[in-house]
Amino acid sequence: MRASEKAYAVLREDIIEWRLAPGTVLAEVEQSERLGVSRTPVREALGRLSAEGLTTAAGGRGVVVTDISLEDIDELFELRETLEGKAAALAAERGERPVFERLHAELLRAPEMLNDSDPARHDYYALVGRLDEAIDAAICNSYLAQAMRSLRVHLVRVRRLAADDASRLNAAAAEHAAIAEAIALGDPRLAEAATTVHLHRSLSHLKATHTPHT
Amino acid sequence: MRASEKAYAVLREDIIEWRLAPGTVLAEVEQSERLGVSRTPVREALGRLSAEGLTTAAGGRGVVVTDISLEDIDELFELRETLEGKAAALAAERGERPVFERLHAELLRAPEMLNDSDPARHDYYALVGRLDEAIDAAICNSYLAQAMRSLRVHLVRVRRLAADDASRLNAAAAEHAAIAEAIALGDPRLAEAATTVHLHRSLSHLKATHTPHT
DNA sequence: ATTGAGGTTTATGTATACACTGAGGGCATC
DNA sequence: GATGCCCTCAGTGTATACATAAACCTCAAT
Repeated sequence: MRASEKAYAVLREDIIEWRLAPGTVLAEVEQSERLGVSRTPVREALGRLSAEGLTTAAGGRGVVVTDISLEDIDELFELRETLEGKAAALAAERGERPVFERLHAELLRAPEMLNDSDPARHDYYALVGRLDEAIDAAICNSYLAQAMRSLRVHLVRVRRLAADDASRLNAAAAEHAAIAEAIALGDPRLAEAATTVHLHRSLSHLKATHTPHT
Repeated sequence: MRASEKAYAVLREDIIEWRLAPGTVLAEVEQSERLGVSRTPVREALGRLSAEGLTTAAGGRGVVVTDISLEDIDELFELRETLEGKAAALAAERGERPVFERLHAELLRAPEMLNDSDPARHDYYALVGRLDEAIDAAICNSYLAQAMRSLRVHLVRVRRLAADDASRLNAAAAEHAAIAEAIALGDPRLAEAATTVHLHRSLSHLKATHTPHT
């Protein structure tokens, strides 16, 4: 693996997992020593992170981990609703119906998976991930897909602030199933509406269970 | 000015102005000699350009200028309609009405500017730019604003393919005036509709006057 | 003649040395 | 004692040297 990619992966993971708190200054020399690579790949990694918005170049003097607060969450979901709503609608118009029928059936069975313990939860996340991928593939719009990808990074970061309990995951599975079903039916407006509902519920849950980070 | 910023600005300009055709391989040494800086800032510039989507890292061997074709234009406008429609609606909800009333009045007077020759056209573009900025500021959503900024780069590139004649600019000014008016009225749905109309007309004009690049 | 293997070459990937700028602290002066 | 100036230092910005890998060309063998 290239050193710059390693530096990027580690730093990104550290930021997303909140091991590097917002406001932390990432000095090039310091990080290059910590990661065991030279300054050059660290520089490249910091550049990529800044382009993604995970870090911000603080006026020539150091790169700092971007802050993400509750107001950001509202902004984030505002854009997310716009993009994913459109994506769901496009998927309903253009997607291969059998793909989403299968996903729909699998999502309906998800509550069984969630009755078991943590390892099963991983399978559930993988299933939701497959729905995301199927939508990405169905929309046939690389710009929209790219915009959603860059959003998801920030969403993963925010999600770490909330506690995903079993009851919420069950509800989320049902909401995802509704989205998959609407797409399988080829109904753009329904797909968009189902997405809107899901995102509003997610946001409510997120805000309700938000735990201030220590 | 920093060397890396200069390299970035020059390369970006060269790509947008079609002086560097899609598919052109940007070798680091070659570009560093051409731009009179060393490889390091060129590398950084190429990284930023790739993050924006103007170039693509071609599997370890060189960075190539991204292709942009007619199908891309459809995808581009599909996303643009989604984002700018939402942005106009939000601006109508949250914007300072006097700002957009002033812009509306100025846009109504734009046809007078366009009767004159080229230097006046520059003023018109500046006026439209101010409308964009006013919307950006009004939406109070940095993620949405960022998404629109990254889109505009590609749009500028596409726009160079079309010939902006005086009649189209006059029509566009009226469409922009309608958007500003809707926002000033505080009517989100009207603002979104006006934006949709404007973008559809822009796209039609673009496709109609598209000149294959030599 | 065509194909494969190996060497050469040229590009990128990485490390490091040097330059420069901005900040912070200490000292001197008012 | 306070304030202003200078010196030092730390950290980024740039250049360059070196490592490495992939592609192309050549030569030979089938």
